[in-house]
Amino acid sequence: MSMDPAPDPIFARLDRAGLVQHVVRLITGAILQGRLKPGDRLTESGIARELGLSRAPVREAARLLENRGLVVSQPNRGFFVREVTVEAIDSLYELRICIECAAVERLVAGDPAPALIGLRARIDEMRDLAEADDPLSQIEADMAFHRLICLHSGNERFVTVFDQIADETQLSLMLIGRLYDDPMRMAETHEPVFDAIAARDAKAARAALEYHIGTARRVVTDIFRKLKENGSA
Amino acid sequence: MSMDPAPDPIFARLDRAGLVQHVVRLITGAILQGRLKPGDRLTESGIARELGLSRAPVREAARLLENRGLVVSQPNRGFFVREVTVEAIDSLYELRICIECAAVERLVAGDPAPALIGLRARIDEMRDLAEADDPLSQIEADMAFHRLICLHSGNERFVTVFDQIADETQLSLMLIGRLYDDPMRMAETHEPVFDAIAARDAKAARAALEYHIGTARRVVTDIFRKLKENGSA
DNA sequence: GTCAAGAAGATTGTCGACAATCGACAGAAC
DNA sequence: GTTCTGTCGATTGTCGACAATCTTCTTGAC
Repeated sequence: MSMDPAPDPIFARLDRAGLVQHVVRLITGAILQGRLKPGDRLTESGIARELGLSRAPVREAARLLENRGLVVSQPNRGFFVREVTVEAIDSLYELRICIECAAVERLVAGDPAPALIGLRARIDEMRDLAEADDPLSQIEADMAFHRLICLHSGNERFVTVFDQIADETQLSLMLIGRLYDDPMRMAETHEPVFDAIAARDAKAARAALEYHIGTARRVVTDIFRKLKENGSA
Repeated sequence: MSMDPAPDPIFARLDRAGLVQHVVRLITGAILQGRLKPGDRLTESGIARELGLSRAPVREAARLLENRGLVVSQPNRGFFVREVTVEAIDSLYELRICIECAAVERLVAGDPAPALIGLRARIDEMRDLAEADDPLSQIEADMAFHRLICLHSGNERFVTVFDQIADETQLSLMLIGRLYDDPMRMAETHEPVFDAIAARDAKAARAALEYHIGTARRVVTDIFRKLKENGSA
């Protein structure tokens, strides 16, 4: 019954089994950076040639991205970067409210202490990144904050769903550039959520989070609508 | 500008691109029928040999099943039928309540009329299948009912999530055999939900659905706990 | 008897090649 | 001029094979 008593890993297990994951990261990066635009076609042969490897891992990576919602596949036609519509974004945020509010309620119902440290760190990170004027990393800190809520909710399933929509959420944020004129606002809007959790007030936490995401929902969809009208796509 | 004015489709679009899907159905069936038990290993070479085809489509099918939660994959080890724990089932039902209640609220907020026909049909189907003593098909009618709610909610994302957890839900139901001693009860428990939707009462609909799923949640987890104690696995 | 090291078998990860399918273009029929 | 048909190039779907890895069995020392 003595399971591997930590066999002294001197060397970091070099990231084998990482080929597919590596491709995933490359494509994800290209999409989030805007180097691949919505509607663009992804030919697995082409990507495989560019990366100097076979189609198999590329294909598998594309399938993973499909489940994460970043690309869509058409039978016998291949993969395309997902078109982002206002309706899709709105649906996405509605789902987020649904999931995260339930998560935060459960989180507070349990023991929120372990989560607080990480949540605090993320908010501080947002502030630092606002000063450093690094909106991309700031968005990642934002995502990390919300993921932590799901992670500590005690319901693994919430994390699963969150991860499945995280990339798409991030894509929507990347597309519109900045949410707030004042970069500091992002950190500030998270404070009420944190406070309610720290106070162990489940109802208040739900309300604060619902307001927080709901505001983002309105802002994002509004900006996106304007972008579309100005015909940038 | 004259876009296809409905070119009179005489022939039904035949389901090509079916090899992978076919494999998916085969494996799904084997799992839901209990011919593959939780923890069982799925060797892609083995399945490929049995079906007389290459490993590629089998592998792809397994990946699809992984996202649907029926199997889990370990790097360099392959696929295994997912172990079903009481906690996982409980988490699953909590997520369902979260999603479906939001869906039914939106459904009622919009125009519930188109949905009512289908929902009514599903309940009647449950009754018929109760008389015919066909619990398996009854479970499918149950799933169809709940899927319809998500489908007509107006938020495509709700359907996506539902489909991703549908198989696992079905698996939990199959594992425990029957939910109610009286097969007719399944149809009856859906009636309040239907009535509230028909009455266009959003709050009542949410409450009815929450109660309905919540009851199922308690019953399923209870039965499952007892199954585990009696050590049938 | 217990445990470690090594060999053998089986399975996954990756590859290159062929067949099936799709989209576009050119040409024929009307 | 329009519509249909046939062909072509490109891409995906599937295949069989090889290398890397894991599991199991055997072997041997203590």
